[in-house]
Amino acid sequence: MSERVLVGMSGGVDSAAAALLLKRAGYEVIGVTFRLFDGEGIRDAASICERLGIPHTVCDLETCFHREVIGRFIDAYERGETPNPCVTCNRYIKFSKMLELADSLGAKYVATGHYARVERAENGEYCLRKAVDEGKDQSYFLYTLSQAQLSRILFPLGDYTKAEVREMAEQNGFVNARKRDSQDICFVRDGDYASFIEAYTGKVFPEGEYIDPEGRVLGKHKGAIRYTVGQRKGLGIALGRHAFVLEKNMQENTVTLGSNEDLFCSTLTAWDACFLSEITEHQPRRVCAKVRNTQKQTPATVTRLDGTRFRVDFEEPQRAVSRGQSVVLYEGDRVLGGGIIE
RNA sequence: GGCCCGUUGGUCAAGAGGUUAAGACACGGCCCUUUCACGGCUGUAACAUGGGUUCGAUUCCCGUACGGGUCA
Repeated sequence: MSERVLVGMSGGVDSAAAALLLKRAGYEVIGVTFRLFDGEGIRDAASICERLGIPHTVCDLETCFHREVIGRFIDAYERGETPNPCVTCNRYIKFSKMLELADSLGAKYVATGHYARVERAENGEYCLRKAVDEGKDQSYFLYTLSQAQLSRILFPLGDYTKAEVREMAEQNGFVNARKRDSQDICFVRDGDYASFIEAYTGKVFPEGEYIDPEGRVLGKHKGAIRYTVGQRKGLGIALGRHAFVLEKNMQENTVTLGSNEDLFCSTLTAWDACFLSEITEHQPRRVCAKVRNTQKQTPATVTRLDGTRFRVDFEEPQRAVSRGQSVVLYEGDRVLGGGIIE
């Protein structure tokens, strides 16, 4: 009697390969595609399922997606933060909704095409680990998963490289074998998230002043939501040297610019903590951490402040720590948890 | 109004009677990237205007326009 698994299929190669691997492994596979904002990918996902001979279902979550992901995304920008919508989507949409659906379909597991691994330690704890293909590792985006969720999640691609996945898709004649990897914010088609927010909310985020750390006016910015800490390109101001965004002040509608060296700091606090393994309160612990997905993890000490907040002290100062982004804690290749930088 | 100085790419800014007219910053494209960014590669772009002098002027001279200074 094979076990039933629900695979989230976006229409891309990765989730298609995930479904293929699960089928090969003997699971009873059901494909599901969430309709989140534009329905793109549904056709390709259906095509793959047909080819694999597995059922495919579509689940309309547009309303939910707008509320949970786009809503939070916009609120964060209005507060002057730089949100990571992929983290919230995984948390509030993908995994929570897939598990709900799995329950109603009598499926024990859910799976996706994420590059990450789940393993069970001797003590029974589930570990979220980095993917074998370090270059494609997506564990950073998954730190919000709980033990209960991990116990039911499969990441079939965790031991494969992207090249192998492409190859697999090619060999199996998948329509999306050569489809470009997804990138940018999925619901912002042209990449211009600021214009998206203005169109979506009907609000206008007015021009304001660029200032230096001493408060001297340097020029005019195009609306504070268009910038994030550490940004250099797109500032449209020529100072004769590279200028970077140091901070933004939504109340004053100012954006502070300075040099790259001004961007480094070695401590941060985070809220909305999610821990996959026990991190004892008030007991500092040596870990590695990263403040952005594409950065390499670096030694730090984490200290829990209370139930939802913690502090991270880095050994080496980190560049462009930005409010709203996630800090994720690692021990080796294992994800310990994370939170949102405040 | 008189006299003096200045006017080079989007910005700042070198420079010389014959140069591919520097450089920095900005900007574009590509790459990287399931976030925003960073980063890498690469590219576009200028001598205010009219008339002289000269074999040749963006560079010298004269006028015009626009800035700044100064004198009643």
